[in-house]
Amino acid sequence: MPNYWLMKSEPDTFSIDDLKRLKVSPWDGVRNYQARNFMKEMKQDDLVFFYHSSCSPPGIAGIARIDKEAYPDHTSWDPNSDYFDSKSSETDPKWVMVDVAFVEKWSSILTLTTLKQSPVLADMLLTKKGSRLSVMPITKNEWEYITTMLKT
DNA sequence: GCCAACGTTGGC
DNA sequence: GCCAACGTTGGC
Repeated sequence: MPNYWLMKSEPDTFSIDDLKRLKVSPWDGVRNYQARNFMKEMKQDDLVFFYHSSCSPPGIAGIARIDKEAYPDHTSWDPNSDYFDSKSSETDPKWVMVDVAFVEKWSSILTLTTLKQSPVLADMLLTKKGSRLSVMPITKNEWEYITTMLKT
């Protein structure tokens, strides 16, 4: 019984096509405590909506699967990384990443505008004004509803 | 590019 | 521990 998640990525940095090509990739660079704590809860084979943010149009681009549970994010103690954090070290890692595997790319983006139009999804963090969380849990109901929207 | 909303930092 | 200032996210 998998749990469900949504993870945001800027497609200019890392898109669903990149994941499709790589098949499996680390999801690094998360530097928000709430998002990190959700990543620590992720289990092998949990399913993930891959969301494209800061692009046009923003929305869900496809599905990924957790391929490796949380482990230390080594970019956090790499001074040459964009994600470097002086408070993190190899002996005392502050941040984690997971590995995600490609599952499917949708034929079109399920846009944020469309998601916002559904009363069923009004309680999602994603559709709330001002919500900037980049990793968030999705309920089973929301997951099933959203996958149904695809087919209509 | 603008800017609202949010998270973090640091002075007190 | 409060909160102003700052930096970031991310839709538009």
